Amino acid sequence: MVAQPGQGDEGVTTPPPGPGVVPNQQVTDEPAVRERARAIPEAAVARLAVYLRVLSGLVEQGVTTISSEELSVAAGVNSAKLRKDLSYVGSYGTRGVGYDVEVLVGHIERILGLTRKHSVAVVGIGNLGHALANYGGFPGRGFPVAALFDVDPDLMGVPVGGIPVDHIDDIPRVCAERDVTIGVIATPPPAAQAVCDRLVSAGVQCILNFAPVVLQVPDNVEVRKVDLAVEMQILSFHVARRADESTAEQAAGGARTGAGMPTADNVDGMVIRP
Amino acid sequence: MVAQPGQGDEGVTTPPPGPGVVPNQQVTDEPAVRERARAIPEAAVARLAVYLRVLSGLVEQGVTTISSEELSVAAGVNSAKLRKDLSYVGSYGTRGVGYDVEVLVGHIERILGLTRKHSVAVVGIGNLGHALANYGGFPGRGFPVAALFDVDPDLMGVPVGGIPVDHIDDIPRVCAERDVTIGVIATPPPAAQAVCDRLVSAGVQCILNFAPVVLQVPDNVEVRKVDLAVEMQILSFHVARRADESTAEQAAGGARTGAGMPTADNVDGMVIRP
DNA sequence: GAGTGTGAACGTCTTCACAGCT
DNA sequence: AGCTGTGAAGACGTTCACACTC
Repeated sequence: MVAQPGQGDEGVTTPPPGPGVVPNQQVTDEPAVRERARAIPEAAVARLAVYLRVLSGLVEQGVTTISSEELSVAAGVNSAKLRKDLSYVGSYGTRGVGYDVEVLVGHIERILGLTRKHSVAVVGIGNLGHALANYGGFPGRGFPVAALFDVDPDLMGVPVGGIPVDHIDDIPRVCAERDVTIGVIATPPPAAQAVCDRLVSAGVQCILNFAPVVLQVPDNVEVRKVDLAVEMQILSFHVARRADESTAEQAAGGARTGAGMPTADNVDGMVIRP
Repeated sequence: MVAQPGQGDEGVTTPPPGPGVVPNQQVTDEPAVRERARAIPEAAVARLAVYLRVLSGLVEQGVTTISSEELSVAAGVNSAKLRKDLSYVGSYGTRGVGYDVEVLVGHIERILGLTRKHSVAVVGIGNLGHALANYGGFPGRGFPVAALFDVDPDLMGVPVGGIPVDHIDDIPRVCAERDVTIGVIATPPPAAQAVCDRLVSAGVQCILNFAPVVLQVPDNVEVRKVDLAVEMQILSFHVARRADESTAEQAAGGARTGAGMPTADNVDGMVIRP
């Protein structure tokens, strides 16, 4: 079990649907779309981003139309889920035909808020910070790295990926100047909360946290975390579970090795079952 | 809304519980623990890893006992969820008192399969690969980086973080020799699937994928993905949604600014609400 | 005929609330 | 008196299956 299909969720930070809600920001028009956005399940949002990537690839290949079945395979989900996800963004398919790739790209981008540019600030220019700074405007368009911060005096002013590093104390000023909307924390764990506090006080409302720390933030700030150790441990859990199952299987006399149940063999040879 | 509490899910790869899935299962020696592992929700596993990190910190601080309430705050979840999660690993608390920190650490480690050592191979020694290789045996103990691979001739044999880089073609041999159980893909997107195939044919059953590509793998391989662009886009979505809600709020006459709701101020000043 | 869009069934995860142990 | 462990209720997300459109 376990595999390629369900691309799955993603590290959320689902806040208790409780009271505290959004403040400021200005006018917009276009109600319909807006109402809709509220209702999209977090899990679906993560998948929409994946669909968008796949669709962008298709555009480059010159594909103009695609069915839910085809797209779902390319995105690693099942077609019912894909259609439901797309229905959250609106009904832009043509029955009997499929979806117009470019139109769909446009609508998903709008829903994901990619029509606006989101400047990113990376804090902590160590190995990971370097990697992030050099990621080149960030893959899926629209996320230019606009500021870098660290505490190391030797790094001040040094350009990394074209952007000079500033001191952490300048976070409020620089972030305001460059209109940073997303902060990425790639510092050592002990520094993470303090850095987070500064980003928040600079008005940054979205934070991507690579430090293995549970950040405390006000209700109006969205945090997502990426924790390598946690990912590893989840994989470890599956190794263990799988091992258990196969020993259980052996103990049970190896009965019923139904569809796709690997056994000890795949440890020392080609794993078949393509 | 959105905030510090719910530590949230994590990028799963939940396979459709559908048909093509596990059959067998049956007797085992050590039944209790084994049966139990099967039943733990994926989301709970991700949180257990977080609890473990927090608990490890407590051990170092010399804390010996902790209540569900305290631990839940430190882990950023609510206490009911924490207790339910811990109940999946077994009942090791003392009513009226709390949990013995060290005992709990031991049980969670066992459930997560951390009693076994998991050698990691990193493929793709670019910026990110370097960062991963230097991560130092990986944070939460037990995940030594044992092999590095790339295609760049200039990198062959060069040690990164103490491990010499090997050629991708040697993946099967080297992984077998060093008993690699987890493969990390940090290559450019076009190379990811080919690398994945080699890892799989080398017997690696767990893959952590940083390439923005949907990997095709056999049923017996577990894939987790970390996609920066997707994370960014999810944050972008929330920025957009938040903006919409606030405009909606204004349109509605700014009524009902319920409990703890900051307003326009936080764009140009300190955000309070600690 | 082909394929979307969706209500309704189903399953999973979360939250509640309290019984039961120390 | 305090806090865990858990059944039962509820929210959420996924899958099914089919009416409807092109």
